[in-house]
Amino acid sequence: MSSPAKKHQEASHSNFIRQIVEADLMAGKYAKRRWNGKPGSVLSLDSAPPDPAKIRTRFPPEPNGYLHYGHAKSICLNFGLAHDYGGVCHLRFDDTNPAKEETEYVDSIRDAVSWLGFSWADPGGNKNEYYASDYFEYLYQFAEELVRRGHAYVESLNAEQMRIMRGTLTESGKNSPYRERSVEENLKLFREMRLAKFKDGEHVLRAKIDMASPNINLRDPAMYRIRHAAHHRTGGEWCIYPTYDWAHGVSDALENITHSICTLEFEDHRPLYEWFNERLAEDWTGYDGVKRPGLLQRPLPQQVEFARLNLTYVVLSKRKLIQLVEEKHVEGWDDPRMPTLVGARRRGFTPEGFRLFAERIGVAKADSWIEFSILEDCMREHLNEVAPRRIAVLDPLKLVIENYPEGKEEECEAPNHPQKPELGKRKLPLSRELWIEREDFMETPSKGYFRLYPPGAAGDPRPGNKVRLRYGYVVECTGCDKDSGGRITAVRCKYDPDTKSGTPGAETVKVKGNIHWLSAKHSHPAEVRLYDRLFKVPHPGAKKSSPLPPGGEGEGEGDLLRDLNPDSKKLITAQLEPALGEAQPEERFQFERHGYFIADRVDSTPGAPKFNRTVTLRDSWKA
RNA sequence: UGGGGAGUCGCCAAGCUGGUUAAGGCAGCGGAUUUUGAUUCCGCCAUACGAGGGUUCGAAUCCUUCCUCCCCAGCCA
Repeated sequence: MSSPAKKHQEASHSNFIRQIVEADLMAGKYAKRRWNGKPGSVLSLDSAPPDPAKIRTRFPPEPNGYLHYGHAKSICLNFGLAHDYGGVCHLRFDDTNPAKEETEYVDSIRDAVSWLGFSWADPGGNKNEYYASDYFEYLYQFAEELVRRGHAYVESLNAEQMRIMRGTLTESGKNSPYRERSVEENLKLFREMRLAKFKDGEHVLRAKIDMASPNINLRDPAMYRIRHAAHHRTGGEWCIYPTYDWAHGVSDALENITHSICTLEFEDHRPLYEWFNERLAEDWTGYDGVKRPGLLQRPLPQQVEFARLNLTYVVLSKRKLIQLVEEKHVEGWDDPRMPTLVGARRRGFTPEGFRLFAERIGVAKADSWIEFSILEDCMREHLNEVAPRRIAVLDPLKLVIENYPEGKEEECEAPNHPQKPELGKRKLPLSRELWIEREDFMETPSKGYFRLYPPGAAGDPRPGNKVRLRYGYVVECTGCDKDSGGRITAVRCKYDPDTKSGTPGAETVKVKGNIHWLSAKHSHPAEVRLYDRLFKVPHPGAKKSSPLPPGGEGEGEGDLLRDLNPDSKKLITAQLEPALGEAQPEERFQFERHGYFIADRVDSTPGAPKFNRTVTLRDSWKA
């Protein structure tokens, strides 16, 4: 079996959400839904043609911050499912809280999802970009209807009083004295709420469910709160805003969503999600004997919960990320060390790598911690395929070929990719003085070291002191120079003219070591940033030296900072091969024997790219 | 101590409408190729499914008791 075929099998893994979708499809559960390209109630959808989308999912971020690795999992899940089952995935901004949301975030979220390679537009030409705020009028009208049906009331207790009346985890709540207001009074007050007759916090609209429910979410949850604040899209049009619980399910229903996928902490909200939609979808006969039809199309969307991503060596909570940025432990939301998608992009991580990662980690309901190395490995896997090889000497040390004539120059040929000859070759100039990595020479070699070391090292000349200058000649170490402080300033060697790579007889001298180099007079210096993990422990912020994941609260601010990796960023000046001078922003390369690097899209200037290390190569050599 | 979830190899994760020796990936360990100590390739890697009982010819899969972990008392999402 060929390896690509084997790899492909990975993609077809079953998970519980796929099973739900497949069972629903098999049963034809959603086959009769109607859709006319515009979210709406039964009124508009009833006469619409059948929905061409077999399923509809949605990715529903609140535009209050930058997307991170965890969102990538959700995005791949929602868009992947829609793609695999002939459906569509909507991009919906859950913008129900004007105090926290900004247009800037809307733009960055759109960019991030697109960057990951997903599109929310469908073949029928619908953009499918929606906003909860698009539904404010629907939500308001529906809320009035729930008031009329006796399912909601205006609460005049303040937040603190409501909290006390709600009870606790073990004690049931108590009914509010305002719970039995008449429909007329509720309607009047609710309308006045909308008309800005009240100040923030004076009233709230609550669903009338069950104050004694063991599920606290059902103890008359708030549906509307008064907020005299400008909304990023509706401006000053509204002064009452729907809560998540009220808005989310309704938005899903209006958009014909079939599978509303969210994270585990919303499991307790599902009964509420269903209660709201069911109350709206059912027919109702009023006390006046007038029959009022349901407002939402059936079947109603179903909520499905999965475990959110936890990654070792990474924090993903918004609060902690904000702390890192605001306290300047990183250089912004797009710092390559940040687990944000903008950060990942600058770091050089690839959309393909993220999608591979999402497949590899799977989807389940068990809380889990994914090893960070899996993400790195996914990036390596993709980068290995697509990144052209280049030479860079990150920690330059002079190598002088004593028997190579002064002033002489010649060219060596280096393939752009060892497994892909079709990617061509490039020329590398060779001369008497070269740059090599400082770590490719050891005056007293450790056991197993097979790079350069002087004759007689370790008291016993070993054959390993011969090494091939990759794509060039075999060279034998003759010694080294040191300054007065004992620091090595240059390594000396002599070359064997009969061993040039690509010439007959080049293979006659066998060597184990193979090191990269650059002609000193032909290479150029450049800034390279070596990034490493932001945190030095698997569970940043966990209780002192605990080998276990953080459990619950009690992780003070100081604890997180204690775990910061002081070496997460190193600025160096490296020597680069000539071709690298023309690298375009976001161009990715493998610097041979080092890792994958990307020309920074922010700091590079024409002719002077600056490189960020995405991830190192695997290295089984332990010195 | 109320309610809702989850516990299968170091890390993920299939299987869970009971039926030959418990998928697969990652890591790890051997070995082969290799002008990247990279890549690739081959082989190995759970008598075991949180624990104890029980049902059954037969259980990770059903019943039962227990243990552990996660989530919920915002007019956040």
